Amino acid sequence: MSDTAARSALEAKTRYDPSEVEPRIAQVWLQSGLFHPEPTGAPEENYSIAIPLPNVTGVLHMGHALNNSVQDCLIRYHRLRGQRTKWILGTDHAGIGTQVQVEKALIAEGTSREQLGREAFVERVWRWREEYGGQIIEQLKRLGASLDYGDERFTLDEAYAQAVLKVFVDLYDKGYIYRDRYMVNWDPGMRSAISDLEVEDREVTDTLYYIDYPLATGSGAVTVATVRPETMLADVAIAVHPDDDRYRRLVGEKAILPLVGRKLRIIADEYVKPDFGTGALKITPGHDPSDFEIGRRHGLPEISVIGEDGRITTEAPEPFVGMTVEQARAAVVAELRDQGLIARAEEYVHEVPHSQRSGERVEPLVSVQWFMRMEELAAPAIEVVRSGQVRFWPENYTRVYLNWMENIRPWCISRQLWWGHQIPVWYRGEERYVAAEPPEGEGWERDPDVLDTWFSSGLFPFAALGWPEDTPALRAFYPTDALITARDIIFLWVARMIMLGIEYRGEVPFSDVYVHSIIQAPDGQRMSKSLGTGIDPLDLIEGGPRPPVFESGDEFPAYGADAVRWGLYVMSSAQDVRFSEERLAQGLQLTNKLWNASRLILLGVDPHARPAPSPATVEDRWILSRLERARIEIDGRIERYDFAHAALGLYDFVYGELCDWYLELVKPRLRAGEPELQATLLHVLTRTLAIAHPMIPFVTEEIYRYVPGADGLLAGGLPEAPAAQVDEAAEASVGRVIEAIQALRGWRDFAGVKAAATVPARLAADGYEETGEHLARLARMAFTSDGAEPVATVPVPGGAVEILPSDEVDLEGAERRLAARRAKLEAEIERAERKLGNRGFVEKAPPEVVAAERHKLERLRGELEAL
RNA sequence: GGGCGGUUAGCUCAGCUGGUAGAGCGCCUGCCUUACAAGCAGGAGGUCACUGGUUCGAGCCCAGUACCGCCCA
Repeated sequence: MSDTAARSALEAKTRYDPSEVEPRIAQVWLQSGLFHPEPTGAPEENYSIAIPLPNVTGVLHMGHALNNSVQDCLIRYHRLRGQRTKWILGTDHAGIGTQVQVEKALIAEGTSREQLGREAFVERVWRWREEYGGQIIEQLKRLGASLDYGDERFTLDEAYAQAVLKVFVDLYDKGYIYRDRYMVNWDPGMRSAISDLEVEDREVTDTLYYIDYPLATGSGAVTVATVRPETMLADVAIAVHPDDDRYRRLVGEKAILPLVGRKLRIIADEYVKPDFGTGALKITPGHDPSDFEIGRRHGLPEISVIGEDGRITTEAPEPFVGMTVEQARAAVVAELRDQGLIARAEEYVHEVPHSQRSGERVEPLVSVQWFMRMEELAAPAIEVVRSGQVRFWPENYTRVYLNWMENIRPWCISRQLWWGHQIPVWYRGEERYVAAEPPEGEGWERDPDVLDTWFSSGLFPFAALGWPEDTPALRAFYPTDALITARDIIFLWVARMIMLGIEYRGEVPFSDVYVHSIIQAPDGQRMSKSLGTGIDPLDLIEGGPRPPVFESGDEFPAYGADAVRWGLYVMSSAQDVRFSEERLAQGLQLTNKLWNASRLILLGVDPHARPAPSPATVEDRWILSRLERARIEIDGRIERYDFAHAALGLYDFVYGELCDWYLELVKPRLRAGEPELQATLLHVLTRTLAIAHPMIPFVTEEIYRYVPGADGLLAGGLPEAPAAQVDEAAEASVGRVIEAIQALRGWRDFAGVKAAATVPARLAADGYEETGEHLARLARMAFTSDGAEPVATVPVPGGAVEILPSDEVDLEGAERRLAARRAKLEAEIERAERKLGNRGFVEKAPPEVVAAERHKLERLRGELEAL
């Protein structure tokens, strides 16, 4: 843009407005091609991340916002350093979630999945995906996420599907995948099996019934306790603890199952807890996971009286057949009551497994499913973490991962859904055919089930790059560098990617796993849409309704993506953290501050000036030194996945060094038009922008447009600059004057000096040769060598400032301050003296510490003296 | 039952290998000082959950207690 246009734009905007800037900058980035790297170079020199696949039907929530802000920070950080970066984009078909949404829509239309039939239904879901599948990706663009949008995968794409089927067939051939009749978590709402990881326990109040089972001998009864009396219809045994004296004589006897009449063996098993209920446990291998295990140990039959439709099967006595579980429970209890077999009933609160998907109570059922044996795949995946080839950040997740992997169990991979990768197995009578392509010949029926979604997403880091083809992208970007996630999918996804990556690529899919915080609602609970405590990140970025969990106001202001990102980084320090709107406000203030500091600089320099470090004064050397320290600090934080401190470090530098001090120190020189200063200022500005850019990309990119001579985009990196170095002498000198200014300002306040007034004073301190003018100007002191008697003395590093008589000073107020200061000094001196008088301290503490203490004591005494 | 994390200012959170406690917001005082009033300057405010221990010295290390949260079985 032209110089004059730039000037007037800068002059006009005294307030940074993200909603005007961000969409415009986003467009510029997307059109630049910067996010779409050529697939060349080696993975070691390139930097890549595979996005945790968002669900195709999903919309952005706070977890996504943090997760993707972190990834974008890393990607931009490495891109700015000149690395070829690829952030691999994909969406997940999300079997259950998507199917549920479409089914809901169908029901609203008065039809259903069943009425449509499988083929039409699947077609319908594809149409749904066309319509809504891109929403989350558009939101990611708004967040500034620099994903490779030109190369997007969908886990049901033809090529991807081929990779999935290939892996299935291969694992089947290796004997890892098998079909078995086994107990699974049945979700009656979805009418599908779900994996252990999709089950969550919820507290439920049930009734614990004590039921008498008469002994076969005809005399006496065994009383069992159960919260699920309806499952007694499938009882096959009674178990007691082998050491339980109350029942020892009964082991081997038989009892009669009421309502059914079946004879039940009384067996002994260590699993039984003697102190729960009556110590006698009814065994129902068909409907309880523990009983299932016990049943297999003792070779008991597995009777199923509850079907996959949640109704009582014909295995049960006639009167109950066809009832729902609830009906059957009532009927069984009523019947037992009639027969006088309910000994008692009591309220019982316990944890019951529920489906995370449908929210319904999980029905443990024995059914035929596909399973995957995990031990062989887990072994190398454990080894790579033990050896440090894959590192978890923070590292305590290493133990969580290892503990789960070492106790890994078979994975139920089949789902009774229509939306997903249909299992590539065909049946004809007793024959079975397993291959990626259908068999020749007549009469084959394909297995109707689909694969668990995580089976396909587990391949993402390499399947997304074109595997099983040997593509350039695969050669350039696999393995990826880091995987960013919250802890809830370490098992579901991270572990499986590691296992499958090793199995199919012979290499770990990433070397670092960063596990970030979970952002909670302001009330400390998990954010929940249904409770109205969920926050839509877009409402924060662009302004929108403020949920009721916030006590004040009904609308969020438009914080902008930068502020949201910065706030989220700061919030991400602990493993769980409450959402804090104040941090977003702080982020917005930071962007505004940076904008205005830039205005000061950009409007103050000549259009022909160019960035270059050319320090002419001690404060120039100071800011270059502080800038270098900030760079080292912030870069290091990002590389150690410590985004909270990277963000705070940036804030501290911008406020505490650049704006509060450096810009104030150089303002007179800026007005004087000094060329070295202009070059240095532009240098400091552009380097600050580069340091900040990975965290707050929009405002930094926007400001960069106004930098004289700036070419291209900041997101693409800056030209090389001369090596910077830390300057201890300059830091000491400017540090001194800062301390002195603060001391004088504090004194002024107590002495009631008007803010605008200049106070006559004498500088009686060493070390201000280069900074005396700054001290005078910023503390509003007029230094003279006048011999008048001072009315007050303000200690500063290296001596004191003696305040000379004037009308500005309220001596009483000043004296109060002096007294307070004296008291404090005396207390501190006493403390230091006590410490140094302690033999133990002097003898045992490290000499530096003792010396420092002596030094301090001297300084304090000197200061007291000065007063 | 096993494991992990937390308890620091009114609120939300920092505090590196032990050396006299910090930020943002809120509060008080003063300033529209030609970058920024979404700003600037100054200030008040803390038995660091509790008990005991180690140490010259503990917010930090050790043991235990209480409460809160999460994960696994």
